Amino acid sequence: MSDEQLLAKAYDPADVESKWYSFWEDRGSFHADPASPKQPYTIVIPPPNVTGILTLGHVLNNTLQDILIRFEKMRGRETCWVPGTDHAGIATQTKVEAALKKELGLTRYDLGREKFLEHTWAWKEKYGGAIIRQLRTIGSSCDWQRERFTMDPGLSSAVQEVFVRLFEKGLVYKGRRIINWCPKSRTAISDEEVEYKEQRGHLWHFRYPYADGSGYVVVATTRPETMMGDTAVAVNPKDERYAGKIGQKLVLPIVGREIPLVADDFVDPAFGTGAVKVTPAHDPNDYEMGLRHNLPFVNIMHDDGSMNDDAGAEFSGLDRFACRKAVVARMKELDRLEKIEDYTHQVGYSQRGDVPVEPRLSEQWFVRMAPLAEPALAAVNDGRIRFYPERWVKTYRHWMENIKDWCISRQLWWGHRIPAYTCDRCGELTVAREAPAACPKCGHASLTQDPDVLDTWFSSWLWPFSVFDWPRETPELKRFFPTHSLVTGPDIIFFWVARMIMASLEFTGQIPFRDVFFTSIIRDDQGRKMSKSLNNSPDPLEVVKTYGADALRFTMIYIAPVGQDIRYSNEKCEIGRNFANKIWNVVRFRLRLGPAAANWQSLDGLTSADLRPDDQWIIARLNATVASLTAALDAFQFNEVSKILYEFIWNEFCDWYLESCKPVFNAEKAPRQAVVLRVFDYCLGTFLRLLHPAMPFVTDELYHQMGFAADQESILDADWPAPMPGPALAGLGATDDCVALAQAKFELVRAVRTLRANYQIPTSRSLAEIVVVPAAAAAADYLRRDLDTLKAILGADDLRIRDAYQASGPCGVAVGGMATAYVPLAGVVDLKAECERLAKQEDEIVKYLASLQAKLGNEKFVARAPVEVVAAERAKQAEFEAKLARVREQLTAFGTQA
RNA sequence: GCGCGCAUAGUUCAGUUGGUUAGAACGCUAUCUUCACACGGUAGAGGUCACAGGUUCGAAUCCUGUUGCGCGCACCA
Repeated sequence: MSDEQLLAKAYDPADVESKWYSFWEDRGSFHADPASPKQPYTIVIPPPNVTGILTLGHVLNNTLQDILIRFEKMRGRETCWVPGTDHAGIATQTKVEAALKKELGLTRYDLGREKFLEHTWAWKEKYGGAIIRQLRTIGSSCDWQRERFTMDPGLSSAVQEVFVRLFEKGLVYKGRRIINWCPKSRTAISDEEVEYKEQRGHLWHFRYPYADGSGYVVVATTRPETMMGDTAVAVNPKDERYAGKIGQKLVLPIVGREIPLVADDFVDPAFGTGAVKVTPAHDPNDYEMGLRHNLPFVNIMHDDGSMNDDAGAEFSGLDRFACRKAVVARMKELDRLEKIEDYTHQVGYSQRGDVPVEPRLSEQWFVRMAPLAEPALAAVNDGRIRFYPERWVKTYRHWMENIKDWCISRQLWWGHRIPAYTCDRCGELTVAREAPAACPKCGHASLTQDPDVLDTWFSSWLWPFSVFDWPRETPELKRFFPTHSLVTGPDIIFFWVARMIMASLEFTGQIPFRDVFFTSIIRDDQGRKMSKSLNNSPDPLEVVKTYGADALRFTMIYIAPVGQDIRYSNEKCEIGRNFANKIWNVVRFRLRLGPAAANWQSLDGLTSADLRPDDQWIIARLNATVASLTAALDAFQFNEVSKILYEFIWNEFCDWYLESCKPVFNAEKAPRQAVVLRVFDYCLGTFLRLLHPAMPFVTDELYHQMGFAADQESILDADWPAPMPGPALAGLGATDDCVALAQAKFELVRAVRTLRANYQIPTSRSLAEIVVVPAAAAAADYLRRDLDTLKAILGADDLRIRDAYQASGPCGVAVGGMATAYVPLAGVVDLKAECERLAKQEDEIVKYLASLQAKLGNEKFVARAPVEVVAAERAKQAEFEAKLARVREQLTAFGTQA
């Protein structure tokens, strides 16, 4: 073998990875054909925010999807992975406004709606979708020809269609309500977009005097700044402290307005002072009370959270938090401040704006959710849709059963504009797919479209079918919808997963997907959430540069516990890097011996007689690996997938099989060489295919290096390995028995190695002679079948199998379950140390036998445990009794020598 | 308050329907640069499976309770 044909000593992923991705993409490996006769398998990507960049969360999420897609593709399905992004209304608009301010010093109002949208589209084309390009670096096999954006014409018309249909069904309505308002983004948001944070604040106790001068009522509030909007004070009707006072007038301090004392069951007499100031325009509960008691609704704030003129000249223009301070100061001055208590409570924050939400009374559009929730709940309850891990079903159920209407209008410009039109003359509201030419009621030709846009999730919830151009009956829609697997984070179970199920059932009558896999949340190695402020979120592209994409992918699934948070650190990627290097070196080793065996694809034609015990063992293990890996993939057990792959190639193939092959390969033209090479290549070819979904780059590279695929082919086109049928395995002698015998042999080898280690005899130094005395005839037969390999693995110049052995001189003894190995070591062996070691081993066996005896001596165990279990315990007892006898025999022998 | 989850080796975690002498990776100790790999090999130390009960012939595994930690939902100003 000439030097230039050798692989580099260590695997360097950089070149390999860039080469293969463009190879796959150029040859259209990822493109799905709706006309294909193959059974389809579809995944739609959870569309990332168009302004976003790749995070480790995306890496995990998309690695899992890619594993599924590649696995199913190799398994023979027509796979379709639809990528794309969503328009992220608030985030994008905010970003573009910031850029506009910075570059041109302009606001969106300076540009006007139309110009601003043009500007935003231009920005999107230029900077948007970076994340989609980045996905390629981790190997995502998306069908890029099908990339979609939620504001594409097709998807936009789906949004219009849905809005109109829901309106016509009475499931979309416009209403004046208290909604969650983000003063920073100046838009309504949905309940789901509010995050509650615990906050240390105060409970201010204010004295509100009776109008008749007969004293005062003390109210407690966390929000003094809203008091200018108070239109009542409420107490519990059963509260005796206020008996007879209901209906009396109080004078609102500072403002001077007279407000009534009302009785309402909502008020908890035990909390605070038992009296609540009622601000119907600024609190959801107060709003309800306001309705019940016919109170006025006084809005005292602008949409940016600053105070308006109705708050009074003193406060007008102040920000709400500045106003809070000012109100407290003023109340103190007026001697209306009774006391201030420390108070820790939950404050709702706008997820996007990260500022406290302001409950705001305004007119918005809502979706009536209860009718949609019912079938969506049923689809999960009856198992048509399955969640992994299953426990998320409970969360889903709870939300569905307590569902509230969804506020879908947003006071933004970037998004799908609401297709509702108001007649400029008669005020009639028309909802239509096309802008009406004239008012259907009065015939007036001038109508004004609702200025608001729809929540981004109102387009995302249609994603599984809108990407296929629903409501048009496209071939893609017919072929690839319903989709199969959804891989997403549990944090958007309500935002997205639940709503997709509702939308899909409502509009297509079908479930959107069969299986939902919820990924782990990624934290840093101290368990903290990744965040910009902590600067603890590594850039995946840097990680790929350092370790390789395969390494990152493999590490992710290796460290991802099922259904729990991942603790990630860059150093952990060494797991994947080392793993890739290990496999690289297997191929490097193999290629030194020449090209792949011509008939590597199968073991057809071979029989038990052609194979060494170790060949049979690795075939059996490979076969078990094929079966368990396939099962793990089917069950979405990705962590298990990584462990199975790792265990097989490292601990079985490299540690034992490859070592076992060395003596055969090193021998001059050993007759077995061809067969062993074929088995070796068969295992390697099979393994590379099994590994491909997890580590696509290095596997395709090595598959080609081995010559398993032609230049223009990809491992991705290869068939997924199928387990061999039982009779075929039996014919090759790859049986459970052969596995058990091999394991016993390995135990014996380890025992000899322990001896070497004890006497510090390096592997490089061969032992002159080893004598093995098998414990039984079967063991003797087994060992005699391949003495050469055993000799080489033990590092012995001479290896003899004997029925009995009496060492003539100082001798190390390794007692295994299968046999005892004698290693004559004149001048090295320390008799005392040997005795101590054997005595320790004796102790261990005695202890173990005692535990077995305790079990087997228990009549109830023997009577009630399954027969196989009892039989297994008996077999162990027999085995260890025999082993104990041999250890004791040896101790005796040493005793007489001493 | 309601719901969910977690607690196993120094660390991070496996442990599938109860039955293996409780495993792996990293770290640690010793040793080896032998011609696949030091991103490696070999050997070794290290755990009363949070605690208390219970079910069972048998519990890390199932049940109940306790403690600690995390998450979600809902909140009384």
